[in-house]
Amino acid sequence: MSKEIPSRYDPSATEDKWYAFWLENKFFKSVPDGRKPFTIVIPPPNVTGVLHMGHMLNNTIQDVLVRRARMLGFNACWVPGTDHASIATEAKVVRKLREEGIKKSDLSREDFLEHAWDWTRKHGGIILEQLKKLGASCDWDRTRFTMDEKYYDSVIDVFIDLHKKGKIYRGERMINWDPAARTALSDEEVLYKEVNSKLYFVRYEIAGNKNEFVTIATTRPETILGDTAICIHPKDERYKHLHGQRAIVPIINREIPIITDEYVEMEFGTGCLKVTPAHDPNDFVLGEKHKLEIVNMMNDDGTVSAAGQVYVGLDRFKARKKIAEDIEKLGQLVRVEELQNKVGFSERTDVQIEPRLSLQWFVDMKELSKPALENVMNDNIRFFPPKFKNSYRNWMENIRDWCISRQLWWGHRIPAWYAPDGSFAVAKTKEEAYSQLAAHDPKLNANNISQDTDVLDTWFSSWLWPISVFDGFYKKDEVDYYYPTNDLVTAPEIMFFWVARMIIAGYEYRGELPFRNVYYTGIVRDKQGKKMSKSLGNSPDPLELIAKHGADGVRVGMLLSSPAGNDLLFDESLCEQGRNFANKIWNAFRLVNGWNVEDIPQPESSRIAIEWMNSKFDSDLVELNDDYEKFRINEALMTTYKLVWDDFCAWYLEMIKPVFGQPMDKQTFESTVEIFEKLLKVLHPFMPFISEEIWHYIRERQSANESICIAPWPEVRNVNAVLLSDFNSFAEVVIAIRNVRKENNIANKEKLNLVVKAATALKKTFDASLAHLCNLSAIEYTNEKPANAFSFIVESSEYFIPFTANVDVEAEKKKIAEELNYTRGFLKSVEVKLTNERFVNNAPALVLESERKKQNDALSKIKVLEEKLSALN
RNA sequence: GGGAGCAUAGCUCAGCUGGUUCAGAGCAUCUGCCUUACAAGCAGAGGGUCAUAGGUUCGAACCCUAUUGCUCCCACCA
Repeated sequence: MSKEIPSRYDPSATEDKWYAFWLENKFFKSVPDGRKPFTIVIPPPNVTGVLHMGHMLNNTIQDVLVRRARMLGFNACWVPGTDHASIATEAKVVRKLREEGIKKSDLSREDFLEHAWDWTRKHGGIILEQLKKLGASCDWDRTRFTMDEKYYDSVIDVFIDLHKKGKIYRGERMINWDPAARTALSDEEVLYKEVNSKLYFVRYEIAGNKNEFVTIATTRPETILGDTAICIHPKDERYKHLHGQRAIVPIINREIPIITDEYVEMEFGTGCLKVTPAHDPNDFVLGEKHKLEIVNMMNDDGTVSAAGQVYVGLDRFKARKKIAEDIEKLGQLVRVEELQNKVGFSERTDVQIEPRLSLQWFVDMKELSKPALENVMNDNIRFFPPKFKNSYRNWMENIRDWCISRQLWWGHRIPAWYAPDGSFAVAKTKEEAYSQLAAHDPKLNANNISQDTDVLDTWFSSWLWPISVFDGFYKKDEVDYYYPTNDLVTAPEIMFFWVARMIIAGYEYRGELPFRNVYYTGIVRDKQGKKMSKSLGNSPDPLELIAKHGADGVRVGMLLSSPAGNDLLFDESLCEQGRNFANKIWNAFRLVNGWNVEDIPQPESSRIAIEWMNSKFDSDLVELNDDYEKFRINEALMTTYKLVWDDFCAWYLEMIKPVFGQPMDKQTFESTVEIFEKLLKVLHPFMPFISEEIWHYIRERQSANESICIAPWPEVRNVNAVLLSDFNSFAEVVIAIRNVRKENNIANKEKLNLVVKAATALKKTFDASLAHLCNLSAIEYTNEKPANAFSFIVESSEYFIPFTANVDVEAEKKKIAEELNYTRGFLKSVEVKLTNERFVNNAPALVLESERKKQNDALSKIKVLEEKLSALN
């Protein structure tokens, strides 16, 4: 029978089969019913993205949680979906069109969107198909997309609602401008990099005094064209004479005031700061404070604007070079220094960010964010690991308004309409907007109003995800059942982008938290500690990994060393370990499957082994449930791993295994199958495929509904602590006998006698197992010490194995002498404690008692060893 | 600059309320085994001044202080 089953588990033969089986029987489908719900909403990946290692880790964890919840009897619902990812997707579409020779600027908005939808339909959802290979148990009927019609509506309605509440406003702000994508970026989309720059020292002439100059230092001389003041520290003695004077901007000869402000650092550069309110956030603040003129000298593509007066149309970097040369020609360039500074780059296009004054839409976050801060700090929403609460608080306490407009086409178009005079109305339809606008201007022609061309920040749609996936803004039945969701599994990088904002939206629109627990995964890094990414080429292809090691193997590999919030140093050998584990389980199954079961009496050793294994299972199950409770997923896996490999395979199966060729008794077999089933259940969340495969082999399953997916999670029955501790002593004896065999080259086949001189009445619970496992011909209890025997001590009892053949007595003596020496040293350290009056007076009785026991054990052990030594003479 | 965290075996990490365990696991390493489920395996072994220096305590990997090194987040100087 066993010959037909290969000794190596082949995942490729089973995985697709079982995934199809699960889908066919709708085990992942969830509809509201009388059970308690358990809900997870997937962090929606980019619609046109492909699976990377971060997704693998993240979704494996979610699947583990969902599968266990399903087995615990919850109505488990894992909602999948994708995100339209406006900047990333639009960039991809623009690139693709460019390759076809089409420029975005040549297309109408409608035509461009048509291309984008084509692209989305073609590439969208690939990633979801890939997740199926991993075994993800999502309710695929619920797959949502952030630009689905209903979802789209909810985003627009929320915008309108927040506007009505006065939480959304339009304002001129210094924003991060991406001149390549020609769009504003949120602060979070800007990456700062250390670069080598030049610090230019430029002399400005003092107005009315051709021979007097003031020297400033700047890294961006092109912005000189936008200078509207020079600022010095009011207490700076060097420049006291300049207070109230005016200076002349080189090249363009604009006369500007010299102002004083404590913002200026006297130590940096020359202590004189040129002020360009339109092109620097701090200068903008200074400008507002001192009522300075604002000169915007740059176009949205990064070229010099007409307001710059010279170099108009020239790119900013070329203009920088040119103006430096021209200033030098004027003799006003004092010197140039090398400077290392940090410059912002666009996360998407990797071009230098231009701080730019622009009219944008903002969400006023101050009030909205209050419940979101409070309910994380008081653990209504729990973070795992909790250390992230700190940075969350830090961010929330210093929250800034959220710039939500993006100068893109792919996304949710801002529902604002403008009249020719600049007045605007926020409304769901053009008609509504018109009626609002016409109320102020009855002569307004409906054809003359136009919608805002911008779309909303992608996160302005994803922050509604836990509500909108259930159409929670329009109907109650589902959202009331599934919301709040249970666990959110995501990366700490998007704590502010996404997690914080979902919490905000949750309290604003449901008056309630969106999820109870947030599990932050780490970043998947390579062995060198570098972040895995496609661009670095250090990321393995997840699907290839699955093909190579099986989905179960990869899942185990991902989880083996990734405690919450810790980065995972990924190494393919981890997947190998996972695959090896699958193989181990497979072979345990082969053994059980291969037995000849007959109606014969059950050996006592098997009866005890079963009792012990059940007890061990239950005690580990307690631990396992606790690990899950605390989101210590990798520890839960390790507990399971050791339970299966060490306790079940290495000990239990060896204890009940019949001698080769002998039949297995029915009773033991039946119990073993039951134990195996329990093990498969706790394995299932980690290794869904192999557990289902063996589940169907090991017992005949009548109906499709007998899938392990929906089998009830085992319950803790009783933990027999005495039996567990007796087993540990037994195991110690087994190991000691194995050592005797090994050290003396005694073959396993050679039967041995064991003579026991018990210190106290010794329990014989495991004697039959001992004889079975160690190939003993007899176990003898005695008060006499046999001479010429190997011996060892376990818990004050002496064990002897009489010499069978020629043995090296001298070597044996040496070993005993060493042990004696060690034990004497140990006794001394214990006695030092016990003779310390302060220890004896202060330590709790329990501790004192244990030290005394150690002392007694050591004393008797020394006595025994001394006797042994003399017996060998 | 502001905030947070980390430092325990070669690697990745446990170690909960200071004391039952003279510091644990998995992997890796080494030794011996193709022993009838499994060499993707079995049986063993070695390996740690718990970053450093002080302090508190009868007792410290754990609490306190300082030092060193690393990581992350936020802000960002012309």
